[in-house]
Amino acid sequence: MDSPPALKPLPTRLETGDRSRIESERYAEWESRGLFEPRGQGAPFTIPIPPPNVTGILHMGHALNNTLQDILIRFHRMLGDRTLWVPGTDHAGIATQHVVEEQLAKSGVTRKGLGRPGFVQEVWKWKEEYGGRILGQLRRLGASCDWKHLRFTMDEGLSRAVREVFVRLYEKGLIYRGTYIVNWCPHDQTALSDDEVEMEEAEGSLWHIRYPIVGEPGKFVTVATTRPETMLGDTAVAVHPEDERYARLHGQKVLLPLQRREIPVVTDAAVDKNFGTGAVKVTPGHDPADFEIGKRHALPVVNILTPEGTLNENAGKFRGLAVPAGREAVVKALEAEGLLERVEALRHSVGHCYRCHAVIEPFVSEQWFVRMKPLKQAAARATRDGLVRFYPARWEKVYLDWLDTPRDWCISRQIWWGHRIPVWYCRSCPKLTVATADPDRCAHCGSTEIRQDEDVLDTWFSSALWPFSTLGWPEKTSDLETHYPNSTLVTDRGIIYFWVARMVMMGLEFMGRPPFRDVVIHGTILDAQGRKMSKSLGNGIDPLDMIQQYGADAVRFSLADLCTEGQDVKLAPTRFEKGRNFVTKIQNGVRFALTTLAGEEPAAPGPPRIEDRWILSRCQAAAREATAALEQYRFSEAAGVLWRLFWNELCDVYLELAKPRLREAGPDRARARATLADALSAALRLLHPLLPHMTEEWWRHFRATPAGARAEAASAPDLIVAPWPRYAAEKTDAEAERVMQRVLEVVTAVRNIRAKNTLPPGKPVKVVLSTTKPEDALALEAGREILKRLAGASEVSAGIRMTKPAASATEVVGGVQVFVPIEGIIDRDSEIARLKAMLAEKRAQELAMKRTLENEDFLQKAPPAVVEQRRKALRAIGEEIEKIRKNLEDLGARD
RNA sequence: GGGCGAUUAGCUCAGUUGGUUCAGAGCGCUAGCUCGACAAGCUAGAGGUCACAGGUUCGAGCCCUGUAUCGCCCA
Repeated sequence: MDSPPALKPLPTRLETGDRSRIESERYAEWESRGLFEPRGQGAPFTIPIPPPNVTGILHMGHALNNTLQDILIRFHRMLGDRTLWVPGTDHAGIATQHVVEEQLAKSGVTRKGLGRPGFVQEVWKWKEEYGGRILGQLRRLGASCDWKHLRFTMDEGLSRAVREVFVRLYEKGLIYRGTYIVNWCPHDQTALSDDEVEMEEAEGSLWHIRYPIVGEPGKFVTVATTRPETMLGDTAVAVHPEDERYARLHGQKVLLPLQRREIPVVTDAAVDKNFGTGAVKVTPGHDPADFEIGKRHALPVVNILTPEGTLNENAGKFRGLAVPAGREAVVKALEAEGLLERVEALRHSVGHCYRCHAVIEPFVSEQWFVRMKPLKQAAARATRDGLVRFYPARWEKVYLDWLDTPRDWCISRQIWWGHRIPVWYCRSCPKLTVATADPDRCAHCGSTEIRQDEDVLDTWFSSALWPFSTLGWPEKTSDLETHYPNSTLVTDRGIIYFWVARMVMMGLEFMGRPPFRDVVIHGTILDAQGRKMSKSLGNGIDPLDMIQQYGADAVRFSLADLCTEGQDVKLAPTRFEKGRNFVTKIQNGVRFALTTLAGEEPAAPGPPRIEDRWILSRCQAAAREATAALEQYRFSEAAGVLWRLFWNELCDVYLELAKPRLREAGPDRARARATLADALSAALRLLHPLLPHMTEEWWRHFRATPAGARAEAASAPDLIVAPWPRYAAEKTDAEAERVMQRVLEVVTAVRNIRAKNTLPPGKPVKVVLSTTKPEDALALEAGREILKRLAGASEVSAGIRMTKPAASATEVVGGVQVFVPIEGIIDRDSEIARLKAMLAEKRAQELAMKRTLENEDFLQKAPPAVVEQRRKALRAIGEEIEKIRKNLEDLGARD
């Protein structure tokens, strides 16, 4: 026996202490014994973790995301696949820089005061000290990542991959530098990509401003704007070329108020005649649409903002004001000059930084871009060809819509923490040196007077390479050989553009194949009211608190159970009770089973009873259904299947039936023990991906018993790598299932009679079962002991057309009459009421069926099988009605 | 403005190819259970014209059209 000598006894309830001890012991042992590492020669199954920010702490979104990944990994590990779950963290440029700056600020140190090398060193120090927190938290969840493969986006290897990709894309002409209008975050003082701007509706105003027409004193053209301060940078007024109202203005000039600058009136088809007055101010320096108009008309670009978001020298007397103050001052000044025509309220979208939530200012600057069109096209093609599949499929459209937009990707960030752009400028010649290794001289003129670009790359640039950079690319490693393409990506719908699409583009470009086959999109965790969880709302639920309170396995089970296909998950702490209750239930079921499996069994097993055949057949069905559910990423369904197997079938029925059989040694007890052991073996293995810690613990106790050790698969010392129960069609027992179903229906009927007539559960009753169908009679005969046990019957007689005992409570179940003689205590009135209600219901059903069967169209057009089925059903219900009616009569009532 | 999703029991949600063996689960509720695994439990039960209006069909919770309400994404 290779189990540890002293297994601690399993308590009734799992208190916090028991749970955390078991969880940490089991996890530590798996990890120390290398069981998370890829093993065997099976088909590779690989998951790239969505790398959490290195500054991150585990939130509910992570808990859900990683629970699902771990379920898949454990499932495939048990299937015998060569599984690899690559863990890691993301350097999260802007976010991390912030965190460290704030930290330094506490001791009065500033980023600029430290200087770039000093600051970057501080960030590394911070990362080494605190950057692993979330990894420890993933362990508490039970995540079975291969920690030997732990990666960080700024690791040497991954940084090499970033440079390699940059250089190759540059050489291919897919990366370029240019002066364009970009999204500028004045708080973070960096450019952002379009995707990093969150548009939010806000109540604003539409200011109507009069621009005097040059040479026509007293005449104006009125423009409307939501951002009046930008007028300081206007270089034209534009009207639609076919807008008759302004035809006479073509070629004219207007005087820009406050700035006293003459600017032309241009015509451009991009102008919306219906917006505002139909004439618009053109600010190429601070509006993306105006920037395009400006290019078409060769208009000058006037920048009126500093990188900090205050008005600069081009704003004249408004210089030094922040945008909101500048706006106020400009409006006041216009009003003073009588040039503010009117102000109307307007609801409009305002862009905010997705990191710091500051209002984004469009800003012209020199930035690096990725030319997206060819990359996007390739990604879209691969997806349309079915090489990348979304679960649920509807997310594919969302993703393709993004791939079908041609916008380029601004990848340069004006921060210090990140992969520095591998471009060097030369003081002696205008050419650029773009290289994977730091050069010491210009590649073109040989000058040593070169300096590297100051900017770093967008963090998502390195994340896009994650599925292959983590496997060693650009080296040709065996990891890469085996595990690329990855199998499945599991992520939230929120980062389909940021991350999923970009990984596909980069994977295709550099590996020639998409980075993964399946993309599983799960919902977002919301609070009980359906709002996103956020720090500012304070409505977050801390997964670590929940793990502490309910246990990691309970949290995992509950999350999986709530995770229905792609729907968002409304979460309250009480939702974890379901998982906790389930774990407790299993704990107690296992505890009971263990007492019965202990001790040597002298006898050889006798023949299986119907319930033995039944429970093993149910295990087969559960294996089939759970496997199918997990293969199709239907986590909630898998959780439901296993819940029903363990709770409703194994505990409620099988264990109850096994109790009396287990009391006395002999062949029947041996059979019950063997069956229980096999069923438990299957159930524990099926449950392992959902409840890894506890099932592993139970498994140890289980296989330490003599009967457990003889069970299927019990030779596997570690459940984590035990074989997954495979569905075998020949092991299903349709007859046992049919018989048991009928018997259990009768059980419920008898219990119902008990409840309705307030018969105490301990009081034995006689049960007479009468049927017209021989197969039912046989089934009920076979189920006699079951009825005794589960319905508390002292005596069961079953047969064809049995005589009804006097003063019986009655039930009709399918074709079976259930009689429970309860002379003297029968509650006649309630019996009559119950039967009448049932009769009414059955008659309504009968009527509906009759109508259907009288319908000529139905008879002609419905498939014959359906017609026949309906006829049989009608006959059956007619018989039931007749029986109920008779029973009513026997009670002296008329219907 | 465009797209997607949701609307089923008091609450949170399932319902895969349209057929009275699907109208279901958990929680909550009602009644009864301290029968040696389990009160975080056991047994039984009540509770829903499947948002609304049309349509297709022999037949619609499921398919089509429209409406309403809510949510998300994009512009």
